[in-house]
Amino acid sequence: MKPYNPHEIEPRLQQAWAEHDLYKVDETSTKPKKYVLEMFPYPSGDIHMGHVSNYTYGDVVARYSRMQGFNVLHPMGWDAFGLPAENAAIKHHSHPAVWTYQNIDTQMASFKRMGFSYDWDRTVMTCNPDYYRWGQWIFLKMWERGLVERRNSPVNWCPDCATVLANEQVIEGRCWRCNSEVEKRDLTQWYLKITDYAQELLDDLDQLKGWPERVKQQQANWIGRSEGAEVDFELVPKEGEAASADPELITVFTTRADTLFGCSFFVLAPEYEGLHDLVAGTEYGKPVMELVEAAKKISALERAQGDHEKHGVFTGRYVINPINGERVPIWVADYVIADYGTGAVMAVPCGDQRDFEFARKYDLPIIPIILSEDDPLYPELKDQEARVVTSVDWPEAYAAEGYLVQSGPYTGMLGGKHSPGEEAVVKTLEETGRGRRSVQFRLRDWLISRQRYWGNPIPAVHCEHCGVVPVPEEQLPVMLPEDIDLAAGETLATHEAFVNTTCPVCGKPAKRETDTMDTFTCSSWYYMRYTDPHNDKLPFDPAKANAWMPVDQYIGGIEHAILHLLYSRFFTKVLRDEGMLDFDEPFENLLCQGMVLDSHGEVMSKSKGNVVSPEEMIAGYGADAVRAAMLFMGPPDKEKLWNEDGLAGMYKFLCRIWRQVYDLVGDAGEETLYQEGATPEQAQASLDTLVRERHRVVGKVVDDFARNNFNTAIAAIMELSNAIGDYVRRCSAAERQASEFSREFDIEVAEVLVKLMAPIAPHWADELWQTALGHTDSVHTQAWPTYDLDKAKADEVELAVQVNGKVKARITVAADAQNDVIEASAREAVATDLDGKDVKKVVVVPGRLVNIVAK
RNA sequence: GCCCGGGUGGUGGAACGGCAGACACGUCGGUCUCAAAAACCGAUGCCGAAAGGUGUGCGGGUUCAAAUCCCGCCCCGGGCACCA
Repeated sequence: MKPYNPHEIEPRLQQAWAEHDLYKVDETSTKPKKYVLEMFPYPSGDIHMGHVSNYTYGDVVARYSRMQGFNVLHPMGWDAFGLPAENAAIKHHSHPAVWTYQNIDTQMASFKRMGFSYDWDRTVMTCNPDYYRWGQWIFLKMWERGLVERRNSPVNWCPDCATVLANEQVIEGRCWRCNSEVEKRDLTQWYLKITDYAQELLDDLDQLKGWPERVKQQQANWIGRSEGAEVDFELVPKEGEAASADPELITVFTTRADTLFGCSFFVLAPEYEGLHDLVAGTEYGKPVMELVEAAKKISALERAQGDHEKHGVFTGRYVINPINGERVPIWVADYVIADYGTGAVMAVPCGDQRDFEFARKYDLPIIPIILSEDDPLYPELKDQEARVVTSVDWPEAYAAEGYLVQSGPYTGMLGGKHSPGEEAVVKTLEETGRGRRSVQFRLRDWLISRQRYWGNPIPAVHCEHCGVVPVPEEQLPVMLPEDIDLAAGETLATHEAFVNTTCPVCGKPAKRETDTMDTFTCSSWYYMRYTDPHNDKLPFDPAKANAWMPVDQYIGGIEHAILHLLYSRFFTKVLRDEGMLDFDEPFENLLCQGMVLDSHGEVMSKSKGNVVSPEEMIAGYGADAVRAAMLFMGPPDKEKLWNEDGLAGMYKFLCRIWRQVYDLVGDAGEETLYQEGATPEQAQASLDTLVRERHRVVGKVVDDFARNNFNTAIAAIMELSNAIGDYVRRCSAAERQASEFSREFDIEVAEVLVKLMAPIAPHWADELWQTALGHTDSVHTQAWPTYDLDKAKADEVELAVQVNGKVKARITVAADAQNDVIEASAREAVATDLDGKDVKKVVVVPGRLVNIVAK
């Protein structure tokens, strides 16, 4: 027997696999396709345990799929643009590319050392001009389609990263990358109109049967669809000004048009456009503008922390409530968000907690117009159409469904979101032309411009005469200049050779756009590039993308539940509308792996000094043990607490089954596990068990792999190993080769064991396949073992016998015994427990138990 | 506040409504050894000497039978959040 030495076999086999192009995609294959993909890494340094777990899951799926007869695409690449590279360049007075490519080399070596089965000929690095030119190309297509916009608005600015951020990149008022507090700034920026796809992005979540519910829920939350109505309020002219024939309107969005009778004031956001004109020249101008200034100072962080006091001032102006003609005062308050709905709200303090709090603070009337039946006011107001109670003093607003009162013709109707009352009011508004159905989304357009160097340049030119114009397709890529000294404070904007160009429309001197695109644009389509990575005419050949896509199994971290996964869905839909793709969704099945934490459940970080190094683990036990230990730790979507004891245990298991394989093939030499002393009956029983386990376990592993339950698959293989252990211990080699204990069977079991382990411990398995089992090819090109569940069945089964639900005895019966036979046997077994009792009912569950109900 | 997950031995975790704790780690005992390690065997939810009792966050319910289904709570994790 050759001893198990991972440090010798792993590098040797990795080299052999590479030499034989074992994992290279065969484009001519007629096998069904399977696209297995893990989210590509950011080259931030060497790999960490999170990478090990993520890419191990993917590798198991890929290897298993190959053995199952699929033509597997399993590529790897790097999301290589981004700020950390720039920071490193500044620190080391070098270029971001140097740091990036060094890290890519390191990570690639680690991935190879883990034995991951990638087709390395398809590697994509997003900072390579061959790749990013197509990102620019897609941007131009979006521009043509009207999905690119430049506009001025308040944006999130990270002072430390010195760039703007997308909404999705602000976590509780802080930068997703550096955790700095985000500021609001008014800037002109580039946007992708993802909101054009809001409805489809929401609707198509239903198609994603293979996605975790929580991810779909998070996306639905983020998109935030809300159904309601727009209502037009007429602006009352300033005091002393004449009424116009065509009065100005201020429109609000509301989901509760049914509460219009309870509107006792009206609120504008401090950033409301036209606010200045409303108060200009009046005594209210000064306090209003003071509030506007104060509101600017409230940081996003403070807003995110919730529970702030509301501030507001009266504008001196009024609007007319379109449902009852009442004059309503207009206030400005910092609790109204400028960029949701219309930036104006009708305030109904009796039904909305925010309006309620504001009304209390500023002593505005709280008109009861919707009540629950058990409200003490209800009997009095039940039939009141006209207003008899002008204000109430409740402890809180009544936001639930209830009955409308003091609401003119709607009195008595049921009110609430999507209620008959709401529908009736909206119908009236529509008929009178004062309102209409409307849907609002929480989702904002995607701000993609970044004021950074290490990213994909936005292909646009600013011309004095022609305005902002796209760079023509044939001039792509707009290359990032390589001669830049970031440490000396140079930026794209100061790089004259880059900035100065000519206008592609009029040919006169013009300036290049100097912002780059958010790195998330690069990662929004890389999975399509893998299907055709060397194409120099298009981002990808639609035929190839349509053949490979959608990704059958996508694997990555939950932190991308919104960001990357939402953006990728958006890009896919745009490219479909562009005619390049014939599917709606890029990722058929999604596995979100849980974080790998230290043994105390803490996040691993350099500052805590608790980082576990994959390299050290491999150096200690080999890549196969690391892979298997990670898989065995628990379900992939749960958090994993890494502990080295589990790794040591897995190494022992690999050693044990290594010996078992040699024992089964009869080449164990002195190291045979046989122990004398078993009776012929025991030997026979262990053989019978092994025959059944061989089939049962293969079936179980197939089921478990189908559900990504790698931990229970390994547990099942351990059970097979336990059965092998009993067998080789009790039956001597001579016995096993005698007629009934056939050598063929021993070899079959050994081969089954090796194949089951092949996706999990690929080096271990391939070495045994070739050395112990004497094959000349690789186990990774073999077919997955077959199984027959009929052969997994025992002749006899043990059943539990319960009396009134409690186990009192056990009986052994023939597997195919009839229920009456089982019942008789069961009654006999618990005769003493039934003594003096009346049997009311007997439930026989074949193969499991018998429950006798007796009194 | 709203929306998702999740609470099972000392630990990681298993359980189509059908014997709770598979499979491991750990611990204890044994074999081997001068000894130790390794390897192998056995025990191991809790209480109890045993018989037996008890047990899946808490309280109810449905069922012959509930970790699993239903109702009401508690706790932990995540997402959204002044979104009208």
